Amino acid sequence: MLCSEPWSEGCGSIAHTPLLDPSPSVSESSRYQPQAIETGWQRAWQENGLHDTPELKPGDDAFYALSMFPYPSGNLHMGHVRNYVITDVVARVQRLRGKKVLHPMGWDAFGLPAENAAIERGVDPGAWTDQNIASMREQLNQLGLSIDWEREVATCHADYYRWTQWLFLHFLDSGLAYQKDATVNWDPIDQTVLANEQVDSEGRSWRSGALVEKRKLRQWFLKITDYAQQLLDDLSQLDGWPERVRTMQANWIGRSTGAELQFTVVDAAGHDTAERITVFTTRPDTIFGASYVVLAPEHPLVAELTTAEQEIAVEAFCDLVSRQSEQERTAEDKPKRGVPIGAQVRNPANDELIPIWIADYVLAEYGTGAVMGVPAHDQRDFLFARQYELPVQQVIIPEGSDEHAFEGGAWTEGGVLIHSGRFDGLPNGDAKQAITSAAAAEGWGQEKVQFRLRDWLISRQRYWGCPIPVIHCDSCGVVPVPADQLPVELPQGANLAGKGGSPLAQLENWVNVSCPCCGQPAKRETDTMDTFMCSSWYYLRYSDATNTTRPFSEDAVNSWLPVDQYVGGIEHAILHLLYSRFFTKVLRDRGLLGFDEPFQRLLTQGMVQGITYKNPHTGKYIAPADVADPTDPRDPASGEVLETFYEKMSKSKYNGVDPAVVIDKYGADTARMFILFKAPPEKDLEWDDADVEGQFRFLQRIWRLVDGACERGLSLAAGAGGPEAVVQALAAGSLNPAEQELRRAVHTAITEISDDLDGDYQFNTAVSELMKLSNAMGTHLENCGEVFACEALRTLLILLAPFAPHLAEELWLKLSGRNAGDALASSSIHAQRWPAADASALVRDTVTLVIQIKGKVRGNLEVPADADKATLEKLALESDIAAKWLEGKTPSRVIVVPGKLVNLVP
RNA sequence: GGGAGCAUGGCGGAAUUGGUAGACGCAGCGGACUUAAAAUCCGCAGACGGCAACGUUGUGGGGGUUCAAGUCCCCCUGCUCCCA
Repeated sequence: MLCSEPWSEGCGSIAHTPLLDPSPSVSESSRYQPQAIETGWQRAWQENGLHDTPELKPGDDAFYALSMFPYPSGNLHMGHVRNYVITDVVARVQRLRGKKVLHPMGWDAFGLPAENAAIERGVDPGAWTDQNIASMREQLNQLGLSIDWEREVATCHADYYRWTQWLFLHFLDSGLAYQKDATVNWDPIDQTVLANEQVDSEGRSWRSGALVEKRKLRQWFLKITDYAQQLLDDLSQLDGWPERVRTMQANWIGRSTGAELQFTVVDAAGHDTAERITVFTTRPDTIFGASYVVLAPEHPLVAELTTAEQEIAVEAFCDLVSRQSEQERTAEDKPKRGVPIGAQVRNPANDELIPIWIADYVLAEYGTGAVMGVPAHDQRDFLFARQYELPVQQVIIPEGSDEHAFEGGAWTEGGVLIHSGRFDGLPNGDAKQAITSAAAAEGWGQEKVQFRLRDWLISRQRYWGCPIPVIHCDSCGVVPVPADQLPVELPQGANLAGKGGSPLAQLENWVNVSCPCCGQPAKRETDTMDTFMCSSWYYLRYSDATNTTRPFSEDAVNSWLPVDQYVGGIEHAILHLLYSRFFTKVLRDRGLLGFDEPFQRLLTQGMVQGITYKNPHTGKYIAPADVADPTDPRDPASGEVLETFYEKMSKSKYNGVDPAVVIDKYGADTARMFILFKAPPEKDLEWDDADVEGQFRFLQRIWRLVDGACERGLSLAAGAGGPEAVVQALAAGSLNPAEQELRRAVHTAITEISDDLDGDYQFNTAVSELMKLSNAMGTHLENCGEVFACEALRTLLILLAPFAPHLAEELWLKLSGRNAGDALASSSIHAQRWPAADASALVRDTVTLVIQIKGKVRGNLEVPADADKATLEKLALESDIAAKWLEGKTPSRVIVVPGKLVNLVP
C-alpha cells in the first residue's frame, strides 16, 4: 500500500512554530517538537498497514505479544500506559528481528460499571460502553502502539459473546457446567453472587469492597476442581512465569494429602447404628487423640442426629452462624463457638465414644464438612476444647520428652506416638501411612487427596453480562439453546434498578419461550455469566477474530498460540490466569485446540505510583499542585508538615498523572522512554516530573545529533552505513582512533541491548545503553569518516525505534534522502532489520589489569590484551604498585585472571 | 503462624560464572556562553580524614567459606506479597 498523501515535507518537515520556538537563535536548524510529528506518523503507519498481522505460512517464525485487555472505563491511566508500552516494545523488537507478529487489542466490556452508569444516568449500557471504547482506542493510538486493530474484539458485542455462549455449551455438554444449591458469597452492594476468587482475604468483594454475606441459592458452577491436579502439575511447565505467580496459584489450588476416616454413630444405648460420619483430616496419625467430632452447622446429618434436648440450642446456633461471613467464622483471632447436638460416635481406632458437636469454624463446603477434634495437636481444636472443657489427650510427643510438657497449647510438630495402641512408638510421619492403611484394611477409612480449590461460581444476577444460553423446561429440565440459535442476545428495555434478582427475569416476553426439545412453554435462564468467563478465552479469538462460523479455526489457534509473551498486572495472578488455564485445558480436551497452556511467558508489570502528600494529623491527602515547596511540603491550610510518599495513583489521593497531559507536553515517545527507563518492568515505578524532563532532554539530544549530521551532509541513502558499506570500508583501510572508539560504542550497544531484550526484559538498562551510545556519538562523530558515522547513525535509530517509534521514524526519514511519499511498507524504519554485532569491533589492543595486594585493589596497569598468565604475573610483579606494597617481599601466592586482574598475596 | 521475595549514594537504579561497587539518569555543586535568565556545553560528586598525593571505610546488622563476597552459606532485623 502506498502512502497516498504526503503529510510531511521531508527533512526539516517540522514547521518552526513561533509559539513553541520563540528563540530566533536556532532558526537555522529544526527543533524536536513531538506534537508536530507523532500523529502524522501514527496515521501513516495505519494507512500503510504497518501493524497488520501477516498471514502465517507453515514454517514461519511467529510471535504473539499480548497485553491483558482493559475494561473500557473511558479513561486511560498510567498503569495501562505502562502495560501497553511494554508489550509494544516486545512486539516491535520481534518484528525487527524478522518474526511475524500478532499484537492485538480488545475490550473486557461486560461488567458492573456500565450497568451502574445506566442506573445512575439512564444511559444504555451498550452505548455507554461503545463510547468509552472509542475514546480509549483514540487515547491508545496516541501512544504509538503497533496494534492490529483489524482483530479488535469487545466481549459485549454479540459477534463475540455468541462464542462465549457456544463455549459454555461445550462445558455443559461435557458435564463441566452444572447448577446446584449452595451457600454462596453474596455482595450486598452489587446485589449479586461472587466466586471465591473474587472475595479477598478480609472477606470483601474485589469490586465493591462490601463485606460479603452468605446466602443459600441455586447457582451455576464450572467444575474447575476436575482439573485441580492438572492445573497444579502444569505449573512446572511455566518456567517463563514469575515464581511468585506460580506459588500463588499452587497455594490457591491447595493440594493436601490426608485421609477420610469414618466414625460410626451410636444410639442412646451406645450401640452402633448404620449412620457414619466421614471426616477429612491431614493428621490421621492423631486419631487416638480425637475427643469429639465437629460437623458444619449446614451438614445434612445435623437435623437427623440432634437429640430432642439439644434441638433448641442447635437451631439457635445454626441461625446465628448463617448470618456470619466465612471470614468471621474462620478468623484465627475470633473465639470459636459451638454446641453439642447430643449424639455420640465411636472412634474407630480405639472404640471410645465421643460427642458430636457443631461449630462455626467448620465449613460445609470444604472437605466432608466434618472434622475430628484433636485438641492436643491442633491449636484451633485446643482453644475449642479448653473453652468447652472437652478432654485433651496427648498422642504425639517429641522423642524423649514428657507427655505433660505441652499442656499449655497444641503440639503441632512431629514426634512419636503414645497412647495409640499398636502404633505406639512410631514416628508420626510413618504413623500417618500406617493408620491410613489400617483404616483401609479394616474398612473405616482411606487415603484422600483434598484440594482447597472449589468449583467456580459463574452466574450473576446482573444485566450487563453474557446471557447463559439455557432454557428451563418443566418436563425436559435444563435444555441448552441449540447452537444454531446463538447468540442469545441481551434484550433491550430491562429495568436496571439494581435491586433484587436478575433484571432479565422481569422481561416476560424474553423469558417465556417454547422448549427446544418438547415445544412446551419454558423459561430462559435469567442469570448472566461472570465477566471472567468472557476474558478466559479472548486471547484465542484474536487468532481468528472475524470468523463467523466458529470461535476460531483450529489452524489459526494452533499456529499463533500459545501466547509467546503475556504482559499484565499481578492482580490477576489467580483470577484471570487460573481461569484461562482451566479453559485452555477443557477446550483441548474437547478437541478445539492442541496445547496445554495458554501463556508461555508472563511478565507482571509493577504499579505506577504518584507522589502523595498527606497531613498526618488530619489524615487528609493534599494535591501536589497545592504544595508550594516540594522540598518542605506543608498543608496550605494549616502550615503543618506533610508526609511524602509514593503510592498507587488514585483520584482520592490526588496523586494521579493523566497520560494525555504528559503526551501533550512531551509527546508519546518521551512518556514511553521514561516509563521504560525509570524502573525494571516488574518493579513499582515512581512517577517523577523531573525524570520525565530528563528523558525529553535525551530525545532532544538525539534530534540535535541527527540534525548536525544532516547539516554535515550525511545521508543513509543507498545503503550508506549499512553492513556492506562497512565491510568494504574495513577492508579498504585502517580506522582512526575516533572511528575505533565509535565502532566499539556502536557494537557494544548492539550487544548489550540485544541481550537486554532477550529472555528477561531489561528495558531500563537497554535505554541506558542507548544513552551511552548517543553520548559516544556526541564525542566522536565529527572525527569519523562518512561510512562509520553513518553506521553509527543507522544503528542508533534502529535500536531506538522500538522505544521511541515516532522520533526514530522521523529521523530515519530526515537521513534517508527519500521522499515522504515513498511506500512505508519497506522504507519505514520499523520495516528494517535489527543490526548484528561485529565482535571484532569490540577487540582492544590493551586492557586495564587490576593489581590487588592481598585482595585489595592497589592500582592498575595497561597491558597487551593477548598477554598470557606468565606475562601478566611478570608485569604485575615488576610494577611500581607491587614495589610499593610488597616492600620487597616475595608473594607466597599469585592469582592471575587473564584480562581482569592479578592478586599478589604476600 | 507457614511460604515467597526484597534491602546498594541525597533519589531511581547498574554490576557474566564470586574478580576495580555505584553504569545510566534525576536532583546538587563548579565553570563556559549571556547584560541577565532559560536552554546548551564542559567538569565534580559514596562517607570520613587530608591543601594534595593518598589513606581508611563502605552494598540493612552479625558471623562463615574464599586469594577475592553486593553476589555463596548460617543467624538476626526491617519491608512487601501470598496462604492461614
